[in-house]
Amino acid sequence: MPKINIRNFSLEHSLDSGQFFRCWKIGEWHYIATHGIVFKARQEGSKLFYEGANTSFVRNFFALDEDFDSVREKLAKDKAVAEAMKQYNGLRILRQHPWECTLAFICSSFSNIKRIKGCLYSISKNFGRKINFEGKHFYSMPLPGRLKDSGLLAKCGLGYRQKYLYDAAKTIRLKQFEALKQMQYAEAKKQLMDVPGVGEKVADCILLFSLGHGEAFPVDVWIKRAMEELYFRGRKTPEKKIREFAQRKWGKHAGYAQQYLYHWRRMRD
DNA sequence: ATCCAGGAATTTT
DNA sequence: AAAATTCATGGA
Repeated sequence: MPKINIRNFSLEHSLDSGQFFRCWKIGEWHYIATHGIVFKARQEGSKLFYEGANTSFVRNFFALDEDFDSVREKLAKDKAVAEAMKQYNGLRILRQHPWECTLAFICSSFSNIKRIKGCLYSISKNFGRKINFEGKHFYSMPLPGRLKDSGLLAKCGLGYRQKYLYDAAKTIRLKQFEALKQMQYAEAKKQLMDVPGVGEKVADCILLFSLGHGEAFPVDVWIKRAMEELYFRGRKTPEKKIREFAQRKWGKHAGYAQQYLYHWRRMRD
């Protein structure tokens, strides 16, 4: 059984913090569908067992090569984030596939995690490729070119997001994403927001979760709540102010602060 | 039943 | 430029 020695990593916290919607726990194992493949993983203390993908893929997807000490050093100066990091130690920002991530967060708009998972599974089942893994069946997410049957898309329970996704799939070119990784954050975000169904928040999710832009700070209802309580005396504050405050405070690790605070705030409701 | 959900696009002020 | 309104639908 292939194994990786790890530190500062939690499989559960990373998979169950609202950044990724395509994993299922079956028995001891987490089955994960991403980047067009399926693999499984299980953690025992400082050991991560896996099967179905090679070592470099697993290390990359879980960001095991990241300089996590520097993340912690930067974020632990803040009381609230330090507490969240302590409580959810090892939560990492995963490296998703840019198009899969875009699709997922277009579907996430004004929805909830349970429903998002359902929508994505439905899309994968209707449009994706069937993948058999250990006798279980999974489905890959369809590439943009395959999402052209609007009748079938209507059966996926997307509501008004259906049109966004349909139009996004029509306009997106996969090669664009590579350029977006190299670009400055602001320019990449601006270009992403030209995609139908991608506004500020979804753009920040894509930048953070799949394009390596650590300064992205997605502001949703939960992080807005948490930030207002912690840093704005409980006062209603515009998303833009919250985002810029966070990026001044945490710089290139703002995205990590966001993910810890998001998960921490959501868990205490 | 009523309310909310990891918002975006459009219209109005 | 900022604030208000509209947009479908599943789940609690």
